[in-house]
Amino acid sequence: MNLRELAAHLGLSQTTVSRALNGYPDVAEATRRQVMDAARQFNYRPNPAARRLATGRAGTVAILFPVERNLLVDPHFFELLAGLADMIARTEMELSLRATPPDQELDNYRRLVNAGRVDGFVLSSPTLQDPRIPELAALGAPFVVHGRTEVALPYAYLDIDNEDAFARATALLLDLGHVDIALLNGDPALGFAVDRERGFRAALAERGLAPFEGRVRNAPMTEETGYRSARALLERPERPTAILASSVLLALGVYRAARDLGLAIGRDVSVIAHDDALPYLKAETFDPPLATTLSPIRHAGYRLGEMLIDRIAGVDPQNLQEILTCDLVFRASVAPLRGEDGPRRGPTSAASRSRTKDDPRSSDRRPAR
Amino acid sequence: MNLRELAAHLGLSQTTVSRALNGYPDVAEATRRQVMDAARQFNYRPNPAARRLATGRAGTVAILFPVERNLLVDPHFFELLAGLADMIARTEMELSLRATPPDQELDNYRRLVNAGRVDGFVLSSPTLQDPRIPELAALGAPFVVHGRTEVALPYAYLDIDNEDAFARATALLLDLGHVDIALLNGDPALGFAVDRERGFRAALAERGLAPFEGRVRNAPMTEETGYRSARALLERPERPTAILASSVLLALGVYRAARDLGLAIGRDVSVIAHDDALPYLKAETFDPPLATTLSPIRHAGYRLGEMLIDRIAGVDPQNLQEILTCDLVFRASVAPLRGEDGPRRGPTSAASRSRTKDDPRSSDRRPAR
DNA sequence: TTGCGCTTCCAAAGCGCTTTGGGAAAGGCC
DNA sequence: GGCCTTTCCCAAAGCGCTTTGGAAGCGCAA
Repeated sequence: MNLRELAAHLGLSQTTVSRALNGYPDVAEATRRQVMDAARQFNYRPNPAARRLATGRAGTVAILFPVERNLLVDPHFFELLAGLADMIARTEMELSLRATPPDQELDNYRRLVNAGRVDGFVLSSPTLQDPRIPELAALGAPFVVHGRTEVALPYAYLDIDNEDAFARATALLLDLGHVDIALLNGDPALGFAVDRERGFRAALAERGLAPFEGRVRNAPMTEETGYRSARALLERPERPTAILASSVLLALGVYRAARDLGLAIGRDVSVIAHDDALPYLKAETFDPPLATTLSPIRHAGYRLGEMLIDRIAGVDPQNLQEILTCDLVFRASVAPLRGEDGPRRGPTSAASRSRTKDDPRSSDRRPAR
Repeated sequence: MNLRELAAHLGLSQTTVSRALNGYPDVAEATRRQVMDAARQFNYRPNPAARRLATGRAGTVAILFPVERNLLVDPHFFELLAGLADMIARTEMELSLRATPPDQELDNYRRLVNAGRVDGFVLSSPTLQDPRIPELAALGAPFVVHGRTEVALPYAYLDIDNEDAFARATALLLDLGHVDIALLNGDPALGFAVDRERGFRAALAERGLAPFEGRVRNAPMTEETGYRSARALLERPERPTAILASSVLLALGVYRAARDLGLAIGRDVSVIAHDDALPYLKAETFDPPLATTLSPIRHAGYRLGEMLIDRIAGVDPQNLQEILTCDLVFRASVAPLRGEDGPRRGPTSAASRSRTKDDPRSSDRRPAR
């Protein structure tokens, strides 16, 4: 069933049917209802190719990613994509996934925009001075960024409050008596790492403290680097008593290092990690359960989709800037600093651990400030 | 620059230019060359929407995935996608990523085909009696399957030789003196798990052996289940001396369990895992390095893209059925069964470990049969 | 010379939609 | 009643491509 047939069946012109369907004003309400009903009845769906050709709009949003292996070290990307795809599927739009050789990335953006093949983009993993932002802004193409940068242009973004999350996590550890806290962070070229370190330092500074020597480490966020960094930190006698990790995968490495060294997570070293809620690596199933700053990345993908649709519809980027607050989920990987008089369990760990099983997000939250 | 302008510039009709560009026969070679040159010079690219409208072909291949969280437990999916996107990007086609509510999955396939919005599909994670296969076959839509099923229809697929890989891995362990070998496998509703178990049992049977009681375990392939299964197996005195794991993530759990129990991987328990070459979880960086049956899943995605393009072009599905052989990469997580006379390192482990760092794929391969 | 078959090209008709530029009918105002 | 809006609808012109159905030109055989 196409528009012509539908119009013929209704005894109306294609124009009127088209306008009725697309919400134009100059159609009588009664007519519009008729048209809508008929469209539903015949399960009419406008041919997207025809629509594209006629409107010049592509009906497509795209996400480009470099084929280079290194940049795909990120298991978070797919979760973001899943949320985005979920949202886009609820619209008439399509989500196009495009691989690009890294050296042709900007070219590809340009080409896609100029050829009118894509209406908008999601930019993920932006660097602090991400060249894609000025490029797309100059092209006049709508886009939304997952994360913030230092680019001085108005652009739409969705980010989590990394600084606040890590400040709160740090403050919690300080409240529990920890002083020597380490930070295992990601590549500082990516904005979130900078923000997290800032939050970490700020919380320390608020109590007149600063990180001890060598306590801030930057590296790719893999299990392996988590292990190595933690091992390097923990095997010396003047070891930190708490570790903040930028990802659950890093924390996995920390757990392994601690076990190797005969240290008990919680009792001997407290750990808090940032949790993007990857479905195949759950902090609550760690042993002991891992305390986290939580912000499901899938939800971010979904929200980015909504924002991009708005952006394409013409909403000012200034009005499309959101910062999500992370939950701080307390679990047994965190305990008060042990006194000198021997092992002593933190008062909260046992209770929180059992509660965690049921609903980590509601019952286990605990404001740290 | 569009076709009309290009034709005008050349002093030819649109028809001729179009035919020249699309390789139709009734164009003089000299003319064709002229057209090609001009097209290159002006960087002419046909408008995909117009082409779609005119031809009825969508110029799009799609991959649908259920939004349900459970089915995205699979970090392999994105790697597959990356390879697929890489291949598709080299064509004029697009890759459309579509989320679908699980209960509307078949409907969505039907709708996309009938509306002519998609030219072909990649089916990933098929079940043994996957209903998508008869559905798409009935619709006459081209598709390729990642993996094999028990569906009795001719369809295009790419699979790895799971049975052979696990048979060879098992045989290697047997050659090294192991007898009590455990298999940590995935959900048996997915075909690869069945094949792997078959290979495992076949290799044992070849020596007149069978798995010991409780040695075959099926569960989702996460670190956590790897840990639990391994722990359950290893903490009893009559423990297996070797473990085959269906994924590197499972093996990570096995390593953790072994450490917890004071067992040394390699010396006390040998481990071989199947490795899909996820870039953020490298078997060669395990400690000790993890022996694997290797088959990069990204490459599978790439190849599936090529096959799908062929399938769309009309190649018979019977001629598009491929089974990739896995490499068996020997590393220090495997050692000969220790005799009763105390600890003794396997003769090969130290050497292979250092070699592994350089080129695990070439120098470390070792036929097991 | 005529007719036939090839090769090479072209005019024009869509593909299914949106959008421009009216136009007829109805209603409001003097 | 005449005129001007407003409301509601429509015919037709594209959007940029492919494809159908010739047609022109040429060589060659009859």
